[in-house]
This record gives sequence, structure tokens and C-alpha cells, in this order.
Amino acid sequence: MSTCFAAKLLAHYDANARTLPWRSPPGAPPPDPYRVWLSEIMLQQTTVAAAIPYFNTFITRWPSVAALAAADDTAVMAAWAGLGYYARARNLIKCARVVALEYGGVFPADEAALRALPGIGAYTAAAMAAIAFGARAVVVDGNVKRVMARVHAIETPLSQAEVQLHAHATAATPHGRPGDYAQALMDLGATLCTPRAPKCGQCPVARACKGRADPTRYPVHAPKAPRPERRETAWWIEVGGHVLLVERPTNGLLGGMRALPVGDAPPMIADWRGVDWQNMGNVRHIFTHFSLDLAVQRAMLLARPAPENFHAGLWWPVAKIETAGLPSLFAKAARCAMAAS
DNA sequence: CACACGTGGGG
DNA sequence: TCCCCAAGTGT
Repeated sequence: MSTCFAAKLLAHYDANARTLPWRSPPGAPPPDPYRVWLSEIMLQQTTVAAAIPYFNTFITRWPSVAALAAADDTAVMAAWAGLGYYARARNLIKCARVVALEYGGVFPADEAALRALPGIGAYTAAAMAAIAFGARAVVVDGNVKRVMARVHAIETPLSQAEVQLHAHATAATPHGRPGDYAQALMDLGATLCTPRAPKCGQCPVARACKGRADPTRYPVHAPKAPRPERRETAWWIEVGGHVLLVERPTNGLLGGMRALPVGDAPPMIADWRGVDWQNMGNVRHIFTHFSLDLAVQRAMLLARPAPENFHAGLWWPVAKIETAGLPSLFAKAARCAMAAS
């Protein structure tokens, strides 16, 4: 594959680039590295449509990495609520503070230095180096892997083809316009060289594509494991218009997020005898690696139990539950608990 | 290297 | 309803 590939891709990009809030037009000076970074973190395993409103909210509320570094952790986590993969938000905060304290609020331009920051892996470091700093970094994301697997008709399953795919991506990367090239390649994967029903008829590099005859054959995937089933119970404890929320442990599922208490028993040391629990129904939620059937139990208490009976709870106004920053699972459970009955 | 880690949209 | 998946990272 020669520079011809990149030339055709860039020409197509010049005429068809998507307009996105974090993006500069083709040929324009690079965007603020803060915007590139924020968008790249939000876009990890996340669709453009889902990321856009969050990006706009964050940029308005925290216009610079210094502003984000100075933010309350809780406020940032709440603003991220609903976007998923919450380790990204925890690392976002850590990264902002490292940049603020160790780099004076200016992102390093060096790919290796970027790679060393929290939440920035090989892909994001390369993307930032290319898009924000104009370096010839080799950007390899899911789009690039799919395009390379098709162009070269790679039969090796994706998980075992990393080195091969990276080599092809390196050979294809031009020395000029690295940022535009990276985005052009990802645009191609997102709009034409899609996983299903690729639009080969409109593809600028279809003539060079070895997978053209059967594009959906590539990339080859390993067989997927079955998704296990889990059952849990969430506890809605309401007193005087307030509901008990907890902050989940920093690590693990929905780590660091506010939530309803979950477990086999209500989250108290106190004695629950005599309390009238109502079964409010079940919420079904599909995670990447398991399916969850969450039963929702509700108790309406007359008096607030002593604080020492809770590990780390807070009473949130039921009328403002949407502002609590609950992840989607618990936002659903809250709607279930508040349903008329 | 394999697995944990969210969510909502599309076919 | 169900399966796939979307600009990955950390462990």
C-alpha cells in the first residue's frame, strides 16, 4: 500500500468530512488539545451521537484542563452519569490534575508522555499526537483495524492480528497531514467501511481493497462467549420526600457512582422488623459481560434512621432524583420505585 | 492474553 | 427479543 491510499482518503475527506464539535475542518489548524483529549476519552467504545451532548456540557462547564482539574470529583462523576465506563471519568479527573500540576496545564505533545497519563492508552496517545499536535503517529482503533482487515483480506482473527494490523496501518500512514489522515480513516470506517452493509460503491479506496468481494467476511472475529445472567435487589428507602443513596466503591462496576443500595438484605444495621416492603417490580439491564435482573424493593419510613446505621449514605430529594447523577441502571430503578402503585 | 468495564441504537 | 457493536484502557 502506497501513499496513493492516503492521497485518495484525504481527497475524499476534504469533500466529505463530518462536522463535529471537537473537530477542525480539513486543512485547518489543529484544535485545542484539551478538546481533542476530552473527545477521545468520551469516544472510547462510545458512539459519536452519545458523546456529543456530554462533550458540549463538559466544555461549557469546564472550558480548560485547569478548570476540570479544579472541579469536585463528585460533580464530574455526576456529569458523566449515563455515558458509561465510569473508569474513564475517574481517570479523566486524575489526568487533568497531572496535566495541571506537572505540566502547568499544558498537555505534552510527545506521544510517549501522553501515553503515560491516566486513561490514555496507545490509541488515544496516537490520536492526540496526530490530531492535536500534527505528529506522524500511527492511529489504530476499531475503525482502522476493520479497514485494514478488509483492504488486506486478513483471515487471522482480530485478537491475534494486532501486530499485522499495526504494521499495515504504519505502512499506510502518510507523513503529511497526520491529523486529517487519522480522522479520514476513522470517518471512512464510521460512514462507509461499516461493520454491516459497507458502502463499497462510494469508497475512495475500493479499487485497492482485497476484501471488496466479500467485505463483511472481515475482520474475522473469535467466537463470542455466552452472556451470564445475574439477579440482585435494589432497596429504595424513602423518608419525608428523601431517598437513601450510597456511593459505590471506587473500583469495579459503576465504581465511584451514586446508586441505590444493592444486596440480599437492606443496607442497615438497624432492625427492619415491622417495616412494610413493597415489591416495585424488576428492572432489566444489559451490560457488556452479563445481564442483570434487578428487583426493586421500596420502604416508606416514618422517621429517618440514625446516620450511624449506614456505611456511607446520603438522603437525596426524591423530586430531584434526576440531578443525583445516577448511572442508567439506577435511573431506571428509580423510575420503577417511583411508579404509581 | 483474557477479562472487566456501560449504554443506547440499529438490524 | 436478541445480537452486534462504538474513536479502548487497566489489570
